[in-house]
Amino acid sequence: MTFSRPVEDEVDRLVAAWRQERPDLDVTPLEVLSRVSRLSRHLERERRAAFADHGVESWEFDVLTALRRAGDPYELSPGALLRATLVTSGTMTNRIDRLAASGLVTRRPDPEDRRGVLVRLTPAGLHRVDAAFADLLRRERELLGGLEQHEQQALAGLLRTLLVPFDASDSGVQ
Amino acid sequence: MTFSRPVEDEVDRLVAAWRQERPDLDVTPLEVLSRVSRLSRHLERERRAAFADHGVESWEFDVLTALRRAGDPYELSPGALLRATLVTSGTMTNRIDRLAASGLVTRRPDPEDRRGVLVRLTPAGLHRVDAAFADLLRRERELLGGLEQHEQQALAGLLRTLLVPFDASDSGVQ
DNA sequence: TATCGATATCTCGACATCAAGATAAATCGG
DNA sequence: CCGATTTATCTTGATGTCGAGATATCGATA
Repeated sequence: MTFSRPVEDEVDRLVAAWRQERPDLDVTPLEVLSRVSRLSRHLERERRAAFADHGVESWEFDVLTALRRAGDPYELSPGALLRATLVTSGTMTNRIDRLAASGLVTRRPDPEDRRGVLVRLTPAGLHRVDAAFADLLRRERELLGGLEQHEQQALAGLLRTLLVPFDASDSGVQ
Repeated sequence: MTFSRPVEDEVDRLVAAWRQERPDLDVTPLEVLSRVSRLSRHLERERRAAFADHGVESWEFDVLTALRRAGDPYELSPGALLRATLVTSGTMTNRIDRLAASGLVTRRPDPEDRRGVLVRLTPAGLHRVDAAFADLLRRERELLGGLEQHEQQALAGLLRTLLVPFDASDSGVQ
């Protein structure tokens, strides 16, 4: 019987250092949560690179995909958009301004609620997001290549368990 | 025999929407990677809240813990710090400036390399980071409460597999 | 109908980050 | 020992985000 040599990542080193320095603390939560944070940072860089080829910024993509997912006529309120993207309302106003300026979305008053506004994807926006999304999926599939299909499912399930409490509580940013 | 009702998170809804709109695409990568990104954003908010009680900013904590982990005399170069925290060199210079201004670290020339600088935790910085870290661990343990011990280990292992390629390649930010 | 709290969006100033380039010192090859 | 390359850090300008507050409207209630 042979033992597979354990491959380390930065978090293994980080945890080992903490155990050395603070043997009194139980730092096992970091094994999961530091990996989530660090992986997310790496993913963000990958995304940026993928989108650069399509002339799309990462923040633009977040908004455009939310509209794309909404289906024809690809229209949502700013409120719905900020809940989908986890940013604040000030940020979303700014994003919509810039997307409208570059012709990827339009903004019109909500006919049913005079406080409200509806943001709609233009044909140009639709085309742009579809190209970028296909490319993103291609790259993400590569990143996941190290995991078997069933491992990916297990991973998704475990992450869902952690996510549900956040998504269940109406912890929408205002 | 009963079936447990599947609890959904935002990503389940997001994936379902994509399958509706783009049945031609295989969006399974999102099951893992969108969850990583979203969870990371939620975690960042939690961290901010935890640190507020200790008068520490999230970005401060990242730098201070890196120094803390280094062990006595709690001293690292800016280069080592930016590799540990995944930020750019300009950002790190700025962070060190502000931490030095608030008395949590000191900066001195590296006696062995005149290009270099060494950043050291002050006693005040050490005290500050230890308090914040203990509190963070307490809160993170709660977040993981929904998972059994062996599930947490499985999750950590799967995440490590995804992380290793990033951490192995010297993809340090300059 | 008048009032009051909730909701939807926007405004604005402070701030942290990034990216690219500048500077200086170390290291390597000949 | 010299010149070229690499390494370490800092500088600067542009930019995106946050957070708090302002404005307008809706909905429930008396």
